[in-house]
Amino acid sequence: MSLRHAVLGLLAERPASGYDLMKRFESSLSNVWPATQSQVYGELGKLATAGLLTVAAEGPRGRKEYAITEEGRAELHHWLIETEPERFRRSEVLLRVFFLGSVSRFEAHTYLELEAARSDRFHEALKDLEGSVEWGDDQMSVYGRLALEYGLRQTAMQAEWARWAARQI
Amino acid sequence: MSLRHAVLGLLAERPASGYDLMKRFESSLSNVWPATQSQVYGELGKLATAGLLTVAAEGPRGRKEYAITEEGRAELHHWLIETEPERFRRSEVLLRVFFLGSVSRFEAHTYLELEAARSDRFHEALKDLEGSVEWGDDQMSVYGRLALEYGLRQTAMQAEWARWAARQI
DNA sequence: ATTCTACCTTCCACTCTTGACAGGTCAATC
DNA sequence: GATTGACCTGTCAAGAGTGGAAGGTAGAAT
Repeated sequence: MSLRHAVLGLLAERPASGYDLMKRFESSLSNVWPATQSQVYGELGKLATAGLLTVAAEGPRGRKEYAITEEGRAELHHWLIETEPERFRRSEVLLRVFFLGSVSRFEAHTYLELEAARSDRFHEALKDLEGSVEWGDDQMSVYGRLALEYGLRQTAMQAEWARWAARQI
Repeated sequence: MSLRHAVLGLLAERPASGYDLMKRFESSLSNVWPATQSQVYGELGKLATAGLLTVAAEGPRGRKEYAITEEGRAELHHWLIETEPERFRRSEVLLRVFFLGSVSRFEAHTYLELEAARSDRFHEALKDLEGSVEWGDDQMSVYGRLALEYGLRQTAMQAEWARWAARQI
């Protein structure tokens, strides 16, 4: 249900075509809410039909620029403020932990150490990202930075936990 | 693709019926990999057809007790040791952060404080769970505890982050 | 003897997600 | 003038997950 709101949220900043949105999904949102082309275009159609978006302009190459409507803004605001986010859901990493009893202790230990190393790598990748992005004063910069900090803390926590867990076995 | 392995993992410990599995999905796995009845029964059928499970016994009320086969164990081991877990999943909480720029600063601040409170509540709920479970020496106890500790660290981190983020605005 | 509760499976209709295929056009470069 | 590459939209099949309805049986309690 959240792809709908992701699209609304991106269009709330400024109008864009499906193609533009895809690029933003691939860059800033890829780690938070990935989406494919077919999903984005499909959702744009549905949202336009529902009146939460309109085709503001048509450009070359059949480009359709979508803009959010007042109704769309109201829906976005409602979702953001008046509904509770789904708490944390599926985690393949944790699922595996539950079944570590079905392999040898050595293998379990190795798995957790590997997991720690993977978390470290991801942590470094995020740090690199932080260094490479041009942070401005726009909406995406300010709040994107908060999200990035979350990622940094998350990966650090994961690495620590995995090392701790490996020691427990 | 992981529901398949969740079912295999549970059956690796001991044979069970679909009904039994559902209870274990509802209790221990609910926070890590939720599944509905229709999914579980469907997957059992597919896995049996594929030869990774067999119907070990039939009981009263049409009960079918499934047991994992050697082939199933091999697949579970392969998944656990030789494949990489999906790293980052979707996070509705973070998605919202990206769009906090479309509401007032006050609302954004309130949202983050609320998020901190929600994380605290979840943290406490996990602590209660930890206190109420009878921890034994079995597979699920040992490794379930590792997963629980992850949850505790995760919720603590979330609360800290949300308070920090609220201060940034 | 009846009723209740827990046990147990199957099916269906829907949405969300993935991955690919298919096509067309503008603008600049060689 | 031809090629290339970025731009741009659309559709389809299949899998994964959600939610609920439907239906039947064994055993325990009243």
